[in-house]
Amino acid sequence: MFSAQCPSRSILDRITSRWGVLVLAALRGRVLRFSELRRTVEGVSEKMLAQTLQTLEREGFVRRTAYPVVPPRVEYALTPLGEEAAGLVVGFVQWAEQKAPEVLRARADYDARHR
Amino acid sequence: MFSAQCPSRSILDRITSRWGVLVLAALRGRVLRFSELRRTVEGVSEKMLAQTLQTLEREGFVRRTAYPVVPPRVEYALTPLGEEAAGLVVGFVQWAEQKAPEVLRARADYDARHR
DNA sequence: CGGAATCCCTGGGGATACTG
DNA sequence: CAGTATCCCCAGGGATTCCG
Repeated sequence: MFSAQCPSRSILDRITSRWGVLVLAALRGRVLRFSELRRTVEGVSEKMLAQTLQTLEREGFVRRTAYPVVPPRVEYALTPLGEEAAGLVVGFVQWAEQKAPEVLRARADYDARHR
Repeated sequence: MFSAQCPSRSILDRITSRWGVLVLAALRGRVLRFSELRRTVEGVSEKMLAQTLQTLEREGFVRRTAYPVVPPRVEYALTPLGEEAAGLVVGFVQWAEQKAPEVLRARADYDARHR
């Protein structure tokens, strides 16, 4: 079907990465500045936010717009492709949230049987 | 929406992990033994396969059946929940494969502009 | 404000060898 | 055959500092 190192695998990795998911979700349908993203995506370090945004921009999911003013003003938004990806990710998350009780039960079960 | 450390996040992590994706895809609609999985999922080490299967079983995605014979015979199959997860994952992969050209173009573009 | 650069450290994951 | 146990390594990610 597809192996561990092929284009689509790397695309998945970006999208489903720890911060990639959160950034995509945060940018759905709106435009945010760097510091706004930093506040919205709780727990992200500056380094990882910058890195994540760069990667997402490179993959064509995020559009970065820098205004030549001082102090600097940079805005981030999703491209159409990015909106699509974000939609998929959010769908996935909602599925996971819906199934969370079932998974937690399975875990408790497993732990009880394998103690 | 959801933060970096919450139940649904950990569920996502399992499913979208490097080998989690491949194992789920491999088990879709069929039953495989350990060594069959090892051959199907190219490049996986024994350790990672065992670890991945354990985790997926604990989350309730995989059902493990051991037959008390010698030599040992162990079969792995997806639970209904696992089939659902596998379906989502495969959908995701197909989307990624379909969009791969677009992403590759975006990358080339980005690299050209940022030298 | 929006990053880039640096240092540091942890744990995910590979290779190998051994066991029931 | 189906794993467990052990060792080892390095890339991913945090904290901090500096720059335009």
